[in-house]
Amino acid sequence: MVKLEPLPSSERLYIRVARRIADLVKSGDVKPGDRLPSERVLADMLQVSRPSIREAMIALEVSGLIEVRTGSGIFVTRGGSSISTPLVDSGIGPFEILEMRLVLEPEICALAAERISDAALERLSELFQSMVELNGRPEMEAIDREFHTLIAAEAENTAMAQTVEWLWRLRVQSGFSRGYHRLIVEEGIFPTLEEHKAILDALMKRDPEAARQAMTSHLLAATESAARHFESNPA
Amino acid sequence: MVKLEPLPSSERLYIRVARRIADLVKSGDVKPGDRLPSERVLADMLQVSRPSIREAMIALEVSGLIEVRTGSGIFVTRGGSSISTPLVDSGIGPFEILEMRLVLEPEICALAAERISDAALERLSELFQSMVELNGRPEMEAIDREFHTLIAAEAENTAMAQTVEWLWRLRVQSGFSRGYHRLIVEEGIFPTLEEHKAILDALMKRDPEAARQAMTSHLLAATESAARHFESNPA
DNA sequence: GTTGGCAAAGTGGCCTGACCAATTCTAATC
DNA sequence: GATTAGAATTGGTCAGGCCACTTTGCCAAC
Repeated sequence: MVKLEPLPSSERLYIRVARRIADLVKSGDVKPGDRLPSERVLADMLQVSRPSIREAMIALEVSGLIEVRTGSGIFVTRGGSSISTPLVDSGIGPFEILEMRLVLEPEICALAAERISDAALERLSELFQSMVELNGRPEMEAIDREFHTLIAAEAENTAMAQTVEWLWRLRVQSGFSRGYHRLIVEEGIFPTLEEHKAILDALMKRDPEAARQAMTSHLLAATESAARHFESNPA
Repeated sequence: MVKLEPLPSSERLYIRVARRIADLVKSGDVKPGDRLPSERVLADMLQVSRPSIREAMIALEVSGLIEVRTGSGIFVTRGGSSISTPLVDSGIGPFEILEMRLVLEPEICALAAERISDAALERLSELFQSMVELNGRPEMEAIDREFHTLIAAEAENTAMAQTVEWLWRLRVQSGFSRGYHRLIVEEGIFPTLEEHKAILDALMKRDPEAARQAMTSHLLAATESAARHFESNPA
């Protein structure tokens, strides 16, 4: 029994189209933020029908590579493809996310301490300042997110960076965010600020061990805080 | 600046359809392996056109929730939705994958040591036996994969389990696998076997510390081995 | 000249209806 | 009962059309 592979020829059309478009992006012919030709033009160029183009675009959209703006056009996402934003509920809860972050982020932080750029350190300082000024208002979560994802990016490991971003998307989706602001109010802003300050300091000193330690403390505190929160606010 | 949210004005139709279908699966009305109604029937039921159904199906397919078989029907994937298989090349390389695994899997293994079921231990033993018998043939990579993903599943953290599966998909996709068999031949099968045996033993003793240690050793060895490989076979 | 509004052009969103190709089912045939 | 040829079903793709939203640019009013 020989088991031949089925000729690489025709995969489904939308996949071939999607790959062609993805290649355009990867090769740099179109850059993040650019607008792609209209669906009608693409259909004409690739000699396929518009529905096929649309299907390919939806596949790329779900993959996070492009963004479709009604009436305006199709644009290449800034930040490139990542782990796809869940179209369906992942069923992953806040504590699973925290447990995983507790494993991953301290190491990421340690790596980042060795690899981080001066520009990134600058940006982290700005973010920290914003945290101080916002002092617990809802916008703080976005700042928090950028703080952590930036550190992940500076670890110079794409797999890790994408995973951290994925975890934040899951968090937003999992309804954890709904209680975030309230949590901050209940617990007070200062512990959180101090924890972030410790992380920032360790990174500035480019001290991996201290960075790992600071991140661990931060996430442990977050876990405890979340535990208290969910105790008194059962989902 | 008040920042009003855009009115829950209807999302794009294919997304609403996809969500409805996804709910069917999540609620258990249709189970993994089941066939969905045909596109024409779905269109009729949901009162939308067939193209819209198709777009939704493509979104769900990319998300890994369903599988489309031409001429046969649309089936719910076994194993539920996971991090989707990248339609576009992620650009994540073998060493990034290994670096991340080195962070993640030892902890997963330690958690698994405390949480693993007897059935899973049984299965791991079988897998190890298969490894011994296959003795370096190409099929071994699939066994290796199941070995690691099963352990991840037993850590009882969905986020971690999905990430480990994602990393394996990336590995296959990144062309690392192409050199795998050759690597085994070059390095010999025995080191790999011994490493897996150590992991298995630690899990059976339900000893978290030993499990962590064994997994770390295994992945360090894999990293070194890969380094030698890529040295002599520049990509 | 600047500003304001309005219309036309361009774009994606969605639909109808049709034909093709692969698969599966059915029933006639041996 | 097993085989097989044809019919029915299913996804794959196309063509063309209409609608709603955005953008653009012209033109009038200031």
